[in-house]
Amino acid sequence: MTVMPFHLQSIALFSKLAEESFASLLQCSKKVFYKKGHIFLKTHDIAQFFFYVCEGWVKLFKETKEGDEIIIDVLTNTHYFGESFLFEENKEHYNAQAIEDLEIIMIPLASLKSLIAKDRSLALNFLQSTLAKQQTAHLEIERLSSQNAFQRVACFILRLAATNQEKKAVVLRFPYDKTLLASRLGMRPETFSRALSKLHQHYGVEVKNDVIHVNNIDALIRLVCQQCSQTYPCKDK
Amino acid sequence: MTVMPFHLQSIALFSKLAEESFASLLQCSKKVFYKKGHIFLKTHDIAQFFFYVCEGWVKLFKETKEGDEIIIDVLTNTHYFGESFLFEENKEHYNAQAIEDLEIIMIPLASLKSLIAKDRSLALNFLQSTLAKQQTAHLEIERLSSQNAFQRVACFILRLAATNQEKKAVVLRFPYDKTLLASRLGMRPETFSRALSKLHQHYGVEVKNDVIHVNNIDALIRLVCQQCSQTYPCKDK
DNA sequence: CGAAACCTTGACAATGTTCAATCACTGTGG
DNA sequence: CCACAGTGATTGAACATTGTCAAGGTTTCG
Repeated sequence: MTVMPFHLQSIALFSKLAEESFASLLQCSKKVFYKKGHIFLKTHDIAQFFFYVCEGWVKLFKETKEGDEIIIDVLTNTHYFGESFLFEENKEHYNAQAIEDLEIIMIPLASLKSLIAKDRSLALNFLQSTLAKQQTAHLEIERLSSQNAFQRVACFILRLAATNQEKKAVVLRFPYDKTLLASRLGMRPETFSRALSKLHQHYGVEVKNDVIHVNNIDALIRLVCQQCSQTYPCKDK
Repeated sequence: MTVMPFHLQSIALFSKLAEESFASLLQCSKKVFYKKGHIFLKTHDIAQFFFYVCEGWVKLFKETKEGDEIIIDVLTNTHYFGESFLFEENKEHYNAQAIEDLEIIMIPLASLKSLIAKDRSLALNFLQSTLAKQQTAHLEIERLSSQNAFQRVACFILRLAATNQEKKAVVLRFPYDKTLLASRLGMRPETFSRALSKLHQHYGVEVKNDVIHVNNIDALIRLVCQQCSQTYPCKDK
């Protein structure tokens, strides 16, 4: 664990804060590095920190009583977590693991909480971000309850593509491994794999390791977006 | 549409506000009644109001391009909606329909927004509630992606029961109709119906219209809660 | 009463999971 | 350098779950 200098000002959540707030935040927060694979938060631990991801990937997960993993979220640059404890009991609800080398800012919850109570802008920033997260969660619920596994995979690829410029064909990369992605999309790895091979056979999508060649975006759009309430390009994550 | 007197003070979201804020809220908000079946919000309308449900039931829903309904949420007493527009584009994302006679408070978004910027307590109340809603949404995602249809039905019944005192057997009621509930749980009405009949045959659950007799809660708990990260009684909605 | 909406059931098709086998890729230690 | 173990990915076959379609029963409400 190494501490490094960093710039809170460039983080949207902390934009437009009073000078004092920055000073106070800078004083109490620290940037740390975790190696790939390291689990740095465990369920039922006392919740002490808010986390902002600078670089790398984090997996948030729980376990069922039978020991199966439940993926809560997978986060990267500019994402944050640990905020629900601002107003709740002080136990962690999930485990957090670095799935790629991780660069992350930790802010003590007590400090953040008192700062939110003092600085109106910070409270409003948090409210805005939380509302945006809520919107994302609702879209995810919508997809899980109305699309089948194949459509969810195609939809995920389209959303990866939607951040790019508008083209007929694009090259993309899966951001993390397929087993995790399958779980995130609510299906077994085998089902995910079969969805990809169906996309290859019928829809001009070629996947080699983590690289995806989409040769005909329109074909995918016709396939998926027709049964959705959103319109391509969907910009949520 | 009839306007009626009402008490904002008793609403958790508006607790601990400054006197001025109350006065301002009371002046701009109004309580209205809608008859069962009435659709009072439509997608793409200009979003003008925040809604707080006093009594009755509301269904929030979208439509796919093919015309199928997607249920966003079903709300009743003390629930609210319309808050995401505090910080977003000003179009409604969904339709709202009274599915039971409805008594609801409407607050102009512009007023609410300026009040939130002024009154710190209001902003904090909103942040707290939004974080709680987010937690609920995450649990819903967890259930949709890790439980099968039968488990989701059993889990729903257990959560209905969890608000009651701890007993071996309880009598419950479905809060709204089964077709809607099925859709809310991400399955077809036929699948829902079959889940109920399986619960009857093997787990001592008797359903007659909207009345549910659960004769052996422990059997259900063993069936469902083992594969979940939560511990009965789960208190979320 | 009669129409409409809701609910249930059966037969069948489509979709998804499980389990086992195999392959590819990676990193380790001899 | 190679052998080997470990992880992740893919595939097939059997099975379980869920959706679809059609028919018929029930409830509600004008």
